[in-house]
Amino acid sequence: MPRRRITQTDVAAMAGVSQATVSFVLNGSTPAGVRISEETRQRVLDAIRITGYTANPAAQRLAGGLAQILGVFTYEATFPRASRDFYGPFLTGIEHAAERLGVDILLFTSAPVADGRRRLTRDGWQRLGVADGCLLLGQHEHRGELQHLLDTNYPFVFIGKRGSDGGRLPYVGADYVGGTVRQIDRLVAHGHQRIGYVGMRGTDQPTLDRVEGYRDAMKAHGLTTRFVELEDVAATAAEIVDQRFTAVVVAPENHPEELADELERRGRRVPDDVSVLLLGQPHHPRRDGRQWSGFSVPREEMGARALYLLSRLVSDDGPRRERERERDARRPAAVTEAELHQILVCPDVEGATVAPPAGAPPGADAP
Amino acid sequence: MPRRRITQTDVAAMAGVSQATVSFVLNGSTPAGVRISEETRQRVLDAIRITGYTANPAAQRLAGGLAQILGVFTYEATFPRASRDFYGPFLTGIEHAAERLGVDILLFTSAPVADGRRRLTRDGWQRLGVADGCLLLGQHEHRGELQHLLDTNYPFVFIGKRGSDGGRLPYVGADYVGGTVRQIDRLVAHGHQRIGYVGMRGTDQPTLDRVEGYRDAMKAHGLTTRFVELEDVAATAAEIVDQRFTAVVVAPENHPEELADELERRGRRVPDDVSVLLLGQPHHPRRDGRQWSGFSVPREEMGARALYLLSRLVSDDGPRRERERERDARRPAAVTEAELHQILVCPDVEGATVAPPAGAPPGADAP
DNA sequence: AGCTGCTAATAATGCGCATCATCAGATTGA
DNA sequence: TCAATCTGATGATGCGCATTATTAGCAGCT
Repeated sequence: MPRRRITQTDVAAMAGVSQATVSFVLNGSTPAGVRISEETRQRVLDAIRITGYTANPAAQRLAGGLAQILGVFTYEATFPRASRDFYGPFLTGIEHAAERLGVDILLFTSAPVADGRRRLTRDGWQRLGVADGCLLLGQHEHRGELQHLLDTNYPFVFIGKRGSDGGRLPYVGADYVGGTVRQIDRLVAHGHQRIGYVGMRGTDQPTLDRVEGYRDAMKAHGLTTRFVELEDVAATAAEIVDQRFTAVVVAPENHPEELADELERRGRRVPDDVSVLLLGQPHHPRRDGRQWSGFSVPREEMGARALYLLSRLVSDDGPRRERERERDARRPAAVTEAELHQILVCPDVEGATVAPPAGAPPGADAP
Repeated sequence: MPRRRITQTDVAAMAGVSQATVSFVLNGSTPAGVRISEETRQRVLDAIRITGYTANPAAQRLAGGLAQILGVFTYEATFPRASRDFYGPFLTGIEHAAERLGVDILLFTSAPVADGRRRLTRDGWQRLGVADGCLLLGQHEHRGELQHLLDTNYPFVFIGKRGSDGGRLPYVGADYVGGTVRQIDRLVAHGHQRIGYVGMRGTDQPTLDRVEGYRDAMKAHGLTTRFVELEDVAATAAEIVDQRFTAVVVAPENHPEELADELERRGRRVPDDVSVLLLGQPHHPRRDGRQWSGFSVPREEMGARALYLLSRLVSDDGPRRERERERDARRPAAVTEAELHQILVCPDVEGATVAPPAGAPPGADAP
């Protein structure tokens, strides 16, 4: 039959001390000036060993304030059925950080995904409260919901840059601008002049940043920006040929593999005739195993950094700090502005899809 | 500024009722003969809506209620860094089920993965208590830990068949035996006689079940069982050629792709000269895109079914039911034995790696 | 003896919630 | 008219723990 759990009180009884003493021994630190003699300490530890006592986490949390649980809210299904999982690398990083922090991760799956996106409905958002704080992943966030989070001072961190709200939203993002700039630099160093940008217009942050990087870099090199924005991959390939581009930078969602196929079909080989640089992670690995040149997004690190940041925000807002602050109002905020908005470098990927333009002087090969 | 959590007491104050009343309204059922008028009920619900109240799961658990949180414990890292994610499909199914049940999923990431496997240490296993129940994934479970779970009557469900404990462990598994038998049947129907089994010996359940299926099916057809168990893929291929097998069944962890390569190198083509059937999910997609013949493991469904089962166990074992049972000892267990051990069918995959044996009469092609 | 200072421990409190025992008031029955 | 019943709600309690406030005991000093 269900054995009753061993509690601190049981341990205390066996050791001939009070429950409080057991708690002190277990926590080591004694906030007030409480002291425990080495002898008593050993008696308690022995009793713990004999009884096999283990703390009840629910009670610990109730008493302590923090649950040691951090939430993860994804605006789309976390584990999508069809496509390659987008969240996977982030979660890997998050899991790793969670281990190090000793916290558990709560996935908010109770809010249903409707229409491909998960809404932070009243019920859904209320459940956020079960975690000490929350990570937010995905593009399709909802303004009103965010406002609510800000208003209630609920600790959260976005994964992915959020430029829209005047710096009020904490995030850990990737440097798409810088990454894109470096790709252009690379091409120019190889001797390329006619460099096109292939990608659909969009208002999402990565797209805006890629375009910004492209514009800035081209301008800095005194080159003309040329955008190719076509629904059809075949048409895009045709346009590239028509415009006699020697290189293009492509957003990963623009089917680079198919694009390369179409180019080959038109007698242009990659990278011999046209260099193709990918501005971010490819959605699928290449058929022939050779990698795309371009830059990669440090998704695992983003996940980990975001969780660390969240953890800091939480403990700053936590009950202990709360009390400390009441006593000493001058205490500065522990989390600095710089920490609140982190942009991580996107490392270059050497890859196999970049080469000097056809007919370039041999010297241009070695930048 | 300080964001104190909204509690039932706050809600009660706003609605002009007692905390107990709020609790009753929230829980719907009223264990004792307590009644709440519709009007009061609405006032409370309004106050909840306005304040955005959320129950504190720790307190709920401590007080003996349900937190609507189900845990997922994986014996290996949930999101592995390098290899293809093994847990992915399971989690997809789990997430889907969680949505339908309206529960959140707690990943027990606080227990660190040491040596490739996560231990349900003293501390770790404590933390299970936050969730109402828990799903267990992975091969490397630890006996003592499981015993502890059983002793304390904590609700849990294994994903993957567990034959070892005399039917005391609830699980949702896959029918490797039946799947393997059907593969042999398939081959025999095609006219194959010399059918080898390629795979390393092991004590894990899938391996035991594959071997059992192979043995039973070969025996039923009056054929001789032949095992190939070699570390080296090349040696395995050589053995297959030597033994003049016309077909082999292979466990997915035995590098079937490399095996096929080695066979080709020795002048045996798949499937023209040797049919190869895979006993489970391939670890990697095939290079040429054509699928392995064999059977697949319904991992998503396993995840979903396991979560549903766990949900049932939880509500059966919940504090409410507990008390009901005390009053009426004759009440039958709500979860039947059959539900406790579910074996799901592994659907055949047609694939492109099976054919009649070379030199077989044409009629044998159409079973 | 009276006081201070120090060590070692305990009693008491509250975290937020579910639940049991109880109670006030309204309605009914005889 | 007064007890019996029913309705609608409240107060009190405890879950197991962390933490604060308090006490008991004792040595050293004046």
